[in-house]
Amino acid sequence: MKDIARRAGVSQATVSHILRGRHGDFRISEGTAGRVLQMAAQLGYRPSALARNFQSHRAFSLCLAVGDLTDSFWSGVATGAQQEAERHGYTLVVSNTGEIEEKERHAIDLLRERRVDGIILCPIQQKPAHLKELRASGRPFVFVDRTVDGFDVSSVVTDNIAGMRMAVDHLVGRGHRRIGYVGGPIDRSTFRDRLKGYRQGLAAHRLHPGPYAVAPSEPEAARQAAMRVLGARPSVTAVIGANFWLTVGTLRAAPDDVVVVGFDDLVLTDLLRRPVTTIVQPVEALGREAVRLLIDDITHPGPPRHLVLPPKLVVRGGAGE
Amino acid sequence: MKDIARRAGVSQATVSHILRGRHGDFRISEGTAGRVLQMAAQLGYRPSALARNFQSHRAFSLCLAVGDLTDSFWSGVATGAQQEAERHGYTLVVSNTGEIEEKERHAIDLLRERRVDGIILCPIQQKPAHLKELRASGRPFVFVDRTVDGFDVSSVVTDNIAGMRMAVDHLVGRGHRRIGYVGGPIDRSTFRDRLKGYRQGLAAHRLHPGPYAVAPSEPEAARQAAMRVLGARPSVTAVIGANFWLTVGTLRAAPDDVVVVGFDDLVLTDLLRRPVTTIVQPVEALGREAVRLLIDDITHPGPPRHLVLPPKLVVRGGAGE
DNA sequence: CGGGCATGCTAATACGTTTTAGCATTGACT
DNA sequence: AGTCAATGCTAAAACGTATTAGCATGCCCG
Repeated sequence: MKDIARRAGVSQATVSHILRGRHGDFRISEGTAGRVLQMAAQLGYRPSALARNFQSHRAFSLCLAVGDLTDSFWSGVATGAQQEAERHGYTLVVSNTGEIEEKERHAIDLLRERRVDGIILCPIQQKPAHLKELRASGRPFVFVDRTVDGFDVSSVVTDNIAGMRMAVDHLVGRGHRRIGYVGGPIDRSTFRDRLKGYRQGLAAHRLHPGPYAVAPSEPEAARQAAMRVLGARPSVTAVIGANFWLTVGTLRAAPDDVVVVGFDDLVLTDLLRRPVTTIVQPVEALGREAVRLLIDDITHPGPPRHLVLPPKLVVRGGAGE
Repeated sequence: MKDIARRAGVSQATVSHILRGRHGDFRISEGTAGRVLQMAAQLGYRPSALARNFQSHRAFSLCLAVGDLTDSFWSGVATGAQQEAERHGYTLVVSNTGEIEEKERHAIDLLRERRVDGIILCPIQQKPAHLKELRASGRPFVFVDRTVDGFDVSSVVTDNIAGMRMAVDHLVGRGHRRIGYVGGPIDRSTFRDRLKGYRQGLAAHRLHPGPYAVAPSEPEAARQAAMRVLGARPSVTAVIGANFWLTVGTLRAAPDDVVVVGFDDLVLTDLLRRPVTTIVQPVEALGREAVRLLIDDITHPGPPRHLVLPPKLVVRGGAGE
């Protein structure tokens, strides 16, 4: 920038003004502006983002801290988030929490060191001590997918209750009366809501809840839980899995004559031994909206906002007889 | 830092030295060091990464620019890369190129603006004009998964030739003599090498190449290509798909009595209508090693290095009769 | 002809670190 | 007493940008 200034015969401040495109606000003649711009182009000038970040106290980057990027749910969220971040001139840093509190902390440290301007966090429940700290520090963050009780922070989640009701409605509409449920630990808001949706759905049809088992989100435990559900009498004609891995476990356990409906989409469904109807979450939109909320909070701090996005029922046959 | 200095009654330079842990190099008494450290803790001092980056001309972050994070191959690479980056105190920025040159350019701009210290790039072949520019700019980058002809840049790739030979060996060992191949466009080094491996494998067994078709890495085109291969006379008893989507297309086209072997792993193989043996790439290692190479190049510039990692054959039955 | 005002620009500072060169003090030794 | 080295620290510059306040100049108007 100094070079440009010297060669264009103006001050460095002027160059800055022109390059920032503010020669409207500041009184700078077209001639000078043109000269400077041309000089800049000629010298192949690239502004130093490092200096700019430093001076503006902003890193222009956001962190997405989620459990497992390998999971198609999170890679979808990441993709949406990345696109939206890029649209706004931000960079997206990914961080794997692996659902481990200590690593979540590490991600948060990024924010506190100012290496990122804000965090999109998929909170690991349990003890939100460091979340309190984080909020106290006044740095922006939003929740995605899950929320934390008693923590009024902006969030973007799927409408889990509605989604699960759709699943139940679908099955009931196909004649099922006895519907089992393989759920996840209810210390996660998602699983709480899905269970609620399941119950509400059944109640709306004046049906009793079917057998219900809980397992951590992991296929083998899920399979065992599904076995318990399937072993219950009177026996079920359909089982719902409350998330991807729970559905996988259920599929592994369920005989062909039991219909399985899953929360979270499966891939390559046409190659599966049987079709599986699923509730699919708007994964990329979750990422996109989380970024929007976060950037909004960074640039115009305000009260927390909560977005609830609708999922979709994708019928793949297999729920009918 | 000024605060600490004032309150501890020392200069700000001293504080810096102590905080950087260099009171070994510089002659600073234990007493002062302790006092400063304690002050820092007490004031909850957090160094500003922004200032540090600025001053050191480094962003301590790397960019991973790949085609599609949603693809399990790339999300695996990203996970490995993220972990390794974190281990070294770097942050990983993701960028989706979507296999579009213009977006690749955008990722490269990140580097040139110094928002990242280096790029891990999965190059989109065609015209490497901007790659030349990039190399000319002297900024570090490495290739992952693919290489570009005549471009001697550090790279980490899977041993595609060996992988494909393993696939052929496996099939031949199971008695197959007529093996078809659904490959990808050979303007990608990966597909070139895999085709080479396929041919070498057959030649090693004194077999003639079977029918061969090329399709872009996309399931419908792949299915059609597979149909052509399957329609050839004399007919094949096995077909190899040269990557994930090509395998998926092949699976969709192939009747049950034709064995399909895939390059790239499939998920949930136990739920598929039939077992599929695959060549699985060391995805996380690709990411990890790429990061290592890149950081190494950043900190100790040297001649390009090329890593070739071995894939694994995962037999899932289904290749036998 | 002087006061006021618009125009076009500049000087200087700040941002928070790291780093280089060097200063003051003390004690040991000749 | 004077020299030398070691010890423990500090002053100051540098990194590249954004910003704030203000300075010249010329013109209009009364």
